[in-house]
Amino acid sequence: MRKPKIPDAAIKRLPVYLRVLEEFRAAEVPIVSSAELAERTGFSPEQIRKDLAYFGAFGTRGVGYDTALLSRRISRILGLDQGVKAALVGAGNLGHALARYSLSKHKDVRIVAIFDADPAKIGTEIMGVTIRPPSELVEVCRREGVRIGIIAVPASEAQACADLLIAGGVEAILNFAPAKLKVPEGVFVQNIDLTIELQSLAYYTSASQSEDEVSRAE
Amino acid sequence: MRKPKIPDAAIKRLPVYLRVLEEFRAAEVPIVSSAELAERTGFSPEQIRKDLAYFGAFGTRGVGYDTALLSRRISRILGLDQGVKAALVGAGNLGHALARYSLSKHKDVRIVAIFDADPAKIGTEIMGVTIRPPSELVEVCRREGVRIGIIAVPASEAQACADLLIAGGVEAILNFAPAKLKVPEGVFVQNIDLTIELQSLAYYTSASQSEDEVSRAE
DNA sequence: AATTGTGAAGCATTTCACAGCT
DNA sequence: AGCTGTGAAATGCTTCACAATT
Repeated sequence: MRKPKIPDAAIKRLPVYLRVLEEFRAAEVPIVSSAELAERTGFSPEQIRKDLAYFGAFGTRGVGYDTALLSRRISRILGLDQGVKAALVGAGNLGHALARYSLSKHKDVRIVAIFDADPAKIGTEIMGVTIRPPSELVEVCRREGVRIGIIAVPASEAQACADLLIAGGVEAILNFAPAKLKVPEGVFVQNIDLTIELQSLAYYTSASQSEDEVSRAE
Repeated sequence: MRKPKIPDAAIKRLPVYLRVLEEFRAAEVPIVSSAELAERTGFSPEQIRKDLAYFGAFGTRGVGYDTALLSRRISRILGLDQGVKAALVGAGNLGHALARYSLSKHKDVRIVAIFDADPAKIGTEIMGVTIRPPSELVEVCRREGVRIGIIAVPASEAQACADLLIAGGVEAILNFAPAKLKVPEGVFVQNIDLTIELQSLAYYTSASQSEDEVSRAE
């Protein structure tokens, strides 16, 4: 047995709780109920309680959750309390934007290395991080203890990048390339595919209710 | 009754099928089986058959699916066959990258308008599309028949942008801002939150297995 | 009195297994 | 003979309802 059966969907909600808790903490609210968290996050109070209960009993019955304490606990659960290092591969349009965004906003998940094959880019910096050639990827990731890889290269090169990242010790990959990565057991891949998002969104538009099947009335 | 009960997850797989079908078509493969599609997409053959069956019987028993026909059918289902117009709000780092990416890759979902509040940006172009002020948003979206809105502004402005897009007739929104949008019934919102993705990814890393609970062995 | 934590019920989605076509 | 289309079973996630606790 490997994992204690916690749904991925629950893990994805934890950062939302973290964000809202920080807002409460900034407003100097010491205690919140699951109902208040639900109000702000859009999830149901039961779901929030269940998500938190997967990891232990963090609240006080009849009272609620201590904002500062819960915030720290969630940080710990996600492994953010010590800081996590990430490497970005691909400094094109999207990669560049991601680097600027991430480096300016995130302190807990930090991009410590950027790689790109374009000789014109190698040696230049993005917000203080120097762009290096892929040949250095494995060694730099190993040396720096990089845990997360971000792939922002064309689909044709995505698999090769993933292989390098994994050789460098990366255990989780955020993949923006429109490609299905093959990775060994134990490596987690999260895909974000803009084409899929945009094309599937079209379905929820009246444009998809084709003219010739106007059967189902309102 | 509104929707014929098709899972959102199934809708999200359709663009993947579309992409792989185009690859087969480019390789002049006229017929594919669900097993072959499974091989390339990573989804199971049964799931693929079930997904397609939600919309009708597109295959031939004993044979497989006609690549060209199925590709056209999926395009039609998603509403991509006529082309879908999208508007981007926010031309900062991320918005700019999204615009360049989307305008260069997508023909079926086309960004026809870009809006930003920054006076320095208004009037400039991204790949041939002029950046306009938010004051023109509602009218331009109405006039152009924009169906999809893409929000790439700071969280504090996201709700206001959503309201404008909806006033402009947009029915589906791709939201990159870290904010929970409140939208009327019938408007579909898809969130992509980089912070959530990165922070949740950290969980799948050995960094999250905290030192003090090294109980569960391999 | 109020709110958490949780087994059980309820839904939704995926997988199975096979009948039905070609 | 082979592969699709589909009810039924299995699985996984969410909601419910309430006991436990402060």
